[in-house]
Amino acid sequence: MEQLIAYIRQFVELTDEEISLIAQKTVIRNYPKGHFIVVNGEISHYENFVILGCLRTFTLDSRGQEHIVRFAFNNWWAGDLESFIYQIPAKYNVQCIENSVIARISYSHLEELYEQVPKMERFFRIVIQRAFAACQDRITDNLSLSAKERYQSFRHQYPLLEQKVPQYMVASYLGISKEFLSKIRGEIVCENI
Amino acid sequence: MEQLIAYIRQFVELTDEEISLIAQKTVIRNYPKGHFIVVNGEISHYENFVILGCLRTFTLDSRGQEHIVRFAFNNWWAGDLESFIYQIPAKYNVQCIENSVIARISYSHLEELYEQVPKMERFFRIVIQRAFAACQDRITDNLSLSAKERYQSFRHQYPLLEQKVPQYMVASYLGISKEFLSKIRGEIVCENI
DNA sequence: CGAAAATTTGACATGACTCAACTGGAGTGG
DNA sequence: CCACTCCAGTTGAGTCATGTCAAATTTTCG
Repeated sequence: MEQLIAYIRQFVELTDEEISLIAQKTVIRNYPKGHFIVVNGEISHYENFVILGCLRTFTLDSRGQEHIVRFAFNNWWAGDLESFIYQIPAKYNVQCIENSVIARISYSHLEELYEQVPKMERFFRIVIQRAFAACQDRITDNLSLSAKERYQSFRHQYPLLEQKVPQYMVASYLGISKEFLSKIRGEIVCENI
Repeated sequence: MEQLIAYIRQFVELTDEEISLIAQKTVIRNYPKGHFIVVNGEISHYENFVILGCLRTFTLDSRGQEHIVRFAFNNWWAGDLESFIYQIPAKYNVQCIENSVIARISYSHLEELYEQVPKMERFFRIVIQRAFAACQDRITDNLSLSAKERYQSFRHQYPLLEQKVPQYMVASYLGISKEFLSKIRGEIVCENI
């Protein structure tokens, strides 16, 4: 819980009273590897903050193939935002890739929190602004880079993720087949000799 | 200006006093078709709300090709958010595709406004949450759909944009060559006979 | 009307996918 | 400690979607 508070304090100042209000509304939960915290078709009731571990958000397309939209690990948020903010059935699945510790706030608790601690509006505005900017940059990468360049950009941007996440999930995140990613890696190894 | 206020009121309630504070900080400007309101390499000082017209946000890649990250028209925001929030040089260009009317707020005015009218934090939080969710959905489309399906999805989602925006820009937005989009359109016409 | 810009068309090239076979490690159970 | 299985990753052959280039055509607009 201290970790969540410390994270929020990077963006806004909090009094002790505000901290205790946040803590009251927040529940810490442990999930095993493989567990789904959001399931396609069901409404996502929680905003989830990753304290420890690693998760992926993905969809299944019409042919049954998985596409990973994002990963989330330490100090990131995970979930199906669209399902949460509109309280509609989720388009995505969110699953733990590792055993994970999550701090979660329910929809109604968060709305109460916005009223009691208006700074939380500011906090989430800033966090989501940054996430949105990063999301747009990812679109730019997808539009302007080759598969190999995207992979290199990914490695550069998230060196930690590459160790946690199996290769076929990285391929899915980058929008390429696992076989092709394997070939790209082969090429890169050769270049470095 | 009424249009901007009406838009904000969709998300939060405003008193007359708050409206006048917002109006004080906001400047309405007219720009001709072709005008750049953000230029790559320069810091973006304004948050821009499109009252009338149409704009595009794009980058140039290493080979000099344009890639359109987003369009903006009536009641949307336009700009390089990353440049604006961090006050760093812009990665993107933002250009008017039509003669446009923009309401703009400077960085310092907006920060003042957040203090004087905290509801603006809530307003922007909600707007950006929605934009972020839409941005993720676009990534999903890019990962899981073919060029033809993406085009159809685009037409369905933004029927108005197709009329305003030249075809080669639509191709750039979808991440395909203008020639290939032309061929796709040819196919679709045949199918509908 | 004429020039420039946008779109279309066709031939050809290529990046990336599919499918199938193979390799190699990490359990698991006998 | 070995045999077996299972899963992730690799490799290769063939294919397909999409890109590139160049020329022809249509539209836009001064």
